[in-house]
Order: sequence, then C-alpha cells, then structure tokens
Amino acid sequence: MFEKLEKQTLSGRVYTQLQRLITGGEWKIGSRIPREADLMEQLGVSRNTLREAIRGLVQVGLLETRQGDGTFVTASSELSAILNKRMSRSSVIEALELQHALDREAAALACLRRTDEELERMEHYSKLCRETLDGPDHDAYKDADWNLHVTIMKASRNRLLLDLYESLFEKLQISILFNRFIPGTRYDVGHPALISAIRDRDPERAMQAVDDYIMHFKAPHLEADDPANSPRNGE
Amino acid sequence: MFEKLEKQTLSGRVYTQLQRLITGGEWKIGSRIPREADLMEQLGVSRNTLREAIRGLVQVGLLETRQGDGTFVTASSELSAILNKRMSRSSVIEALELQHALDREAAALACLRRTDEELERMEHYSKLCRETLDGPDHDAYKDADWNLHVTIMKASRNRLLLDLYESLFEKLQISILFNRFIPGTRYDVGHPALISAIRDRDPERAMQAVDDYIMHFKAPHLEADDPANSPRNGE
DNA sequence: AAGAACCAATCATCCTACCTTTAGAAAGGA
DNA sequence: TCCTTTCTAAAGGTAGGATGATTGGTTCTT
Repeated sequence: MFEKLEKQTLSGRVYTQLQRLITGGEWKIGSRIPREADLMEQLGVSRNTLREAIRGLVQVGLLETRQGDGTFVTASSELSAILNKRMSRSSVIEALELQHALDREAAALACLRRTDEELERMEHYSKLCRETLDGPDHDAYKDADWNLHVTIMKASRNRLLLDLYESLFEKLQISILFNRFIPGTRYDVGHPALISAIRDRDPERAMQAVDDYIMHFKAPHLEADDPANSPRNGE
Repeated sequence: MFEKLEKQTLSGRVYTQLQRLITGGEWKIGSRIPREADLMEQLGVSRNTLREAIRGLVQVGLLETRQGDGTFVTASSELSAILNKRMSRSSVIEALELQHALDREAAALACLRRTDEELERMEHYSKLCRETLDGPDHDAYKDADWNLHVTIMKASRNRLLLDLYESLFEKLQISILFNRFIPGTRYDVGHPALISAIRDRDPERAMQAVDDYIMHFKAPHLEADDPANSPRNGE
C-alpha cells in the first residue's frame, strides 16, 4: 500500500553518505576530509550527529582522526579495513595460506568461466612479470604480479573472492618483496604453467600450478614460523 | 626510557572496553545493554563520548539501537559482523565457493597438523552426522555437520581461516538445510572419505573428498544461478 | 641559519536542553 | 471480561555552546 518510509537515524544516513564518498573514490585514500565545521554546514546537521557518523567510520577503519590536524581517509572498503585490523594479528604464514585457498579456487573457477579477453590480459601481465623480474624497478614487478592475480580473481566471476583477495593486499605485498630477493629461484615460475592451464580450461593443472608457486612463497617463512611448531596460536 | 603514554581518544577507549564485553561474552547476543545514563556513570564519561563509542559499535555491526527501546547486541565479532553485511549482497553460490576454498585448504593443512585427539573429535562428529541424517531433528544434523567442519578448521592451526569460516555460518546453514531435503543422495557421503584421508595424513585425497561433497552441495544451486550464465555480477 | 616562542586551525570532551519513538500502564467502552 | 484507545515514563536522537589539547606553520630572536 504505502512504501515504507526512511527508518534510519540521521547520523546513520550521514555515515552512509560519507562512506559513499570514500568507496566511490571522491575522497582518495590518504587525503584529508573537510573540517567538521564545513561538513556540518554542507550536510546541514549538528556537530554531534556529524561526529557520531565520523566516529563510526573511524572505528570501522575507513577514517583516522588526528587531533589538531584533521581527519584522513585510510581505507576504501569496510571489509578491507576490518580485515586489515584482523590481519595485523595474523602471521604472514596465515595470510599466505588464505591466499593459497583463494588462489586455488579462483584458478579453478577461472578455467570454467574466463573469457578470451581475460586470458589475453593474464598473458599480458605475465609477460610484464617476466620482463620486470630482474629489472631495477621493484614496484613494477609487484604491480604486474598483483594485476595478474586480480585478473584471475575477476575471471572467476566471484566478487566475494575478489573482495577478500584485495583485502589481503598489504600483507601479501610483504611476502612478495620478501621472496624476491632470495637468490637461486625464479618466482614467476608458476605463472606460465597456471596460465597455460587456464587457457586449456584444465582446473586440475591450474590448481597444481598454484600449489607450486605458493610453496615457493611459503618456504622461507616456514622454518621459524610454522604454526605447527609453535603453539602460540590462541587469542 | 619512558613508557609511551596512552594515545587513544577517550571514546576510542570506551569503544574497546565495550567491545571486550561483547566479544568476551559478558554481553550476550540479543540482550539489551544498560541504558546510556548508567553507562555514563559506570564509565565516568559524558554522554557524547559514550554515544560516539556506541555509534562506532553500531556501524561495525556489533550493536543495534532502537529509539525509545534500548541498545541491543547483534553480533560478537567485528569480522563476522562486517562479513555478514558483505555476505547479504552475495549469492549462495559465491558463499559456497568460498567455503570450498577454505575447506580445501583447511583439510590439506589438517592432514599435516592434526593431533590424534582432534582426529577422534572428527570421528565423533562424523558418527553423529550419520546417526542424525535420517532422523527428525534437523538441528542435530546441522550442528553435528558444522562442528565437524569447525574441528577440521581448528586442526589446520590457522585462526584466520577459522574466523572467516565462522563468519560464513549463517549463509551456509541455508545451503545445508536446502540440500538435506533433496532425495536420492546421502550428503554425508564426503565425510568418511575426508576423515580417512586426514587420518592417513594424505592432503591429495583430503582435497578430493572436499571437492566431492562441495560439488553435491553446489549442484542444486547451479542450474539457475551460475554466475557464468548470468552476467549480472557488477557493483 | 637555528632555535624558541607564538598563533591559528582542528579535533576532543563535556554540558545542558529539547525532540521523537517506543513499550507498557491506565482508562474507557463494548 | 476483553478489546481498544489514550496517556506516560523511559530511552535514544539531535542540537548548539563552551573549553581544553594537540598539531603544524609562522614569526621573532639570537
């Protein structure tokens, strides 16, 4: 009969609006948001209402306030922010094992669902990896590697996997850099095998390829840090 | 030389205290927390400060306020609360694929890291599943099945996997129930094979067992709901 | 040029006041 | 007695002001 009318608190609506600005990219990560007085005026709400909304975004991890300085954007999605919080209590090993799980699933799904266009993009980034592996520009390799993985995630057609994966970003970057300087191994070794499997739509081989390169990443961390060896895994 | 002095805002500290009460279980899910006036007094802070903390917990998803009624506990961990928010926008298929990824990894790790005591618990729950599968008590089967999976997760010695898994609970329960009423298949089929593999510490067989039973769960959802068939996967 | 003192911007906290919603009690009518 | 309506107290929602604390930059002194 009637459409149900808005049933959210004012500060809740302000929260949503600000959140949209952040996730939508209007407010870039690292930038300072307008001061309280300006936002009060632009939004037409009182100081308390605005502050409650901002406090919510701070606790979720999207904003960070520094007294005497301003309020700054620190993350772009709630999931990624909370997962970051959670991740700070996790070991690199745990993150790697999660990556392993996600990579395997995505690789298998990508075999079934990938488009030719996506396959081309994978090959492009793989080529970039090869080219930058021994070069001086560490970031270039890192980016190419990351883009390759994300492309595979997207080809799996599962936003949930992709969102989780992107939230792992920071923790995994550490590992990528960490491993890059270990001599005697080429860490793009898994890429060609993986992409070839995805090209042939062969999930078994794809997962095997993932196993292989995750093993390489994991090995250096394992000696001193295997949870099986240190029962300090409590809360 | 000097211990670094507290560097958190007051409302931030209040947030942490309240959060501990929730995650610690002092404040049960569904219960109403003391009213603002009482908390102000007990914590020794002003209403604004308290409200900012509460607002934070509301946005994270741990609390829910109802004007004129009170404030109630709705979840017990930040990750699970946010993941629930996120999950409500996901299909059952996406959740199942994430479960697949987590189950596989946990099964493989459990092969390496399980204790004999954990193996016994798995066998216990598996037995419970068999006994309750055809019985009238749906919840008993659901619980046994869930406990079995969680035991495997714990045996993997990776808190991160376990936390994510527990956050999937609600969405996956739907699927478990959904599948239980499809005739002609016994859905505990995968359990014996999985546990046998974990007993023998054989990751390959364990993962194969996971593949098998997830396939069963997934099949009924697939016909109408394969993301590969419907390109409505955007945001 | 280096250091100290100052100042303006900004968030943090607290306070009081009033409004809106809700649940439940009280009153009234059938 | 039972149902409906009305009233009321309690709880959270919103508002605006006053003051304190921190930070970054500027200006002044040496």
